[in-house]
Amino acid sequence: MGIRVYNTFSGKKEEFRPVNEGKVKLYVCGVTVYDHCHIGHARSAIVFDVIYRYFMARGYEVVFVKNFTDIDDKIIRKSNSEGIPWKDVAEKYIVSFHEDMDALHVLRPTHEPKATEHIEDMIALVDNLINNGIAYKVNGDVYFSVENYKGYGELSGRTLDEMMAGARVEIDEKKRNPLDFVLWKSSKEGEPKWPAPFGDGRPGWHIECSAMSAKYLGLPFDIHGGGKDLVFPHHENERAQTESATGVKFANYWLHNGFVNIEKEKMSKSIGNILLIKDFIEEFHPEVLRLFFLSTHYRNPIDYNKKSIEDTNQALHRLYYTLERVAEMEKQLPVEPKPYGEAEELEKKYYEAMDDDFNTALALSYIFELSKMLNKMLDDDPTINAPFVLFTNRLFLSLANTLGLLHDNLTDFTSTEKIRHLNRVGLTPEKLDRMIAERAEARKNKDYKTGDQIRDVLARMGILLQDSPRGTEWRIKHITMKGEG
RNA sequence: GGCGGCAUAGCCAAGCGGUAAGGCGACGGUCUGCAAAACCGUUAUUCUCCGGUUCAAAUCCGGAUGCCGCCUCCA
Repeated sequence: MGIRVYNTFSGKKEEFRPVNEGKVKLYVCGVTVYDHCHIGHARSAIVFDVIYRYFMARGYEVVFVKNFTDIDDKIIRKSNSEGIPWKDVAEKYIVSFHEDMDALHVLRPTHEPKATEHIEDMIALVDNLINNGIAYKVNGDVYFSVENYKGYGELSGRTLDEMMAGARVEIDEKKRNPLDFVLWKSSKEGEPKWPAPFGDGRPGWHIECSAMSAKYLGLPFDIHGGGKDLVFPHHENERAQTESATGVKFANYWLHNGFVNIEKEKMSKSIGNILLIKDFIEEFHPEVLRLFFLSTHYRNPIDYNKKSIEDTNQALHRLYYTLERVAEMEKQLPVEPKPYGEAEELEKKYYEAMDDDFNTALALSYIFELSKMLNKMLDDDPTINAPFVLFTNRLFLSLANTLGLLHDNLTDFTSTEKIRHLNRVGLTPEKLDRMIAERAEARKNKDYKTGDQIRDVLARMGILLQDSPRGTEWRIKHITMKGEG
């Protein structure tokens, strides 16, 4: 049984059959670099990162292309409002994008082409469309004529008539059909422009993906992905352009991820509830966000809220504790791993879940079961179980890694968490250590009252003291969110 | 107006014809000066409602209700 994917085009799950045996050609629409990325971008990035990792784990050779839209109206607007060259705006946010992706352990794609470095390819495409009578020129702009492509609307599941009936399309005198879209626009004074046989100007939004996907992957390629909102018009238009210009099928499978809502509301500038990745990772471990997204199927909408994030944070800790317990056992009982059938059963189920349209929520349940299995063996009799524990742990880790989880060890994981927390409550590590020492002193004198008072004070700051054989340690109790409304 | 999606325990969430995964929480236990943490165990005779098909339905069909998305820049 192979991998099955839900294809937006057919509206069904289909057996995945690559164009070239053993290879996957994957194109995902990247970001327009005019601002820092928010957690909606993060979901898309993480979803396709997992798909990328999973195909590799299943032995495919993957060519993964994710573009940067580094020239468009929003970038120009930002350039004007901030008084910096548009090129610098783009560069700045590309750097920011990479910082965020690295923090989230999103693997770098094979290629990250920029629109502005492929203007020639776009011009060739547009030229081709004009020569074929599919595109037309009006006052220096070039439009794609949707009536000249009979498959228009197939991807988003609607017909031209239906779309016209919607009548929400803005009327533009220059267009022959209101649904026609711009391939190339003439630049206004002071705007960036490139020379072209059909007039100087700059590319429309959709054409870059048509040009770059064909260039790096060839046609047809296997999978085209992106956020659900891109189905129409972006992907519909890419498909129309490419297939009209080349006469070749564009992409075989279309995958789209669902949206992130915040407290049941759509994230939008007007509501002012956009949460940046940078703000999130200041408060929480980046893997919390990843685990949160993967706990729901990628096509479903997901609601971001404080409780869900805290639940997820707790669940992630659970996984890390297991890792820690095994590490301690291994120090004491260094043995060779021995295959353990029950763990292998779970591994099998994990792959079945992932094969079925990347059902990460189900796959995660097996990772949690592996964690529970490890804990039981450790509680039971580590001396006897050690070889099986090590085997199971290896599986546990590798399956989690395929989802991009458990990259840290527990010590690193908790220490970064703690630094975040102390900053949040305005306490220095020195001051905290002093308070802990005071309490230890009181306890030594059996002055439990004073000791408990100190514990209470700290508890109110979300710091939980834990007395262990190694002395008193602490962990985070409540996590409060910044800017929470 | 057109097209599409979703409704499963206190919360989050899989399952999509064969008799309800997993996580959080809660409760019980082990541990502890008391705790906490950690671990183990328990926690939906039932899947929004009403009909129907079937030996069998959360899963299929028809209808109702309630949410949501897209049709305009958007991950």
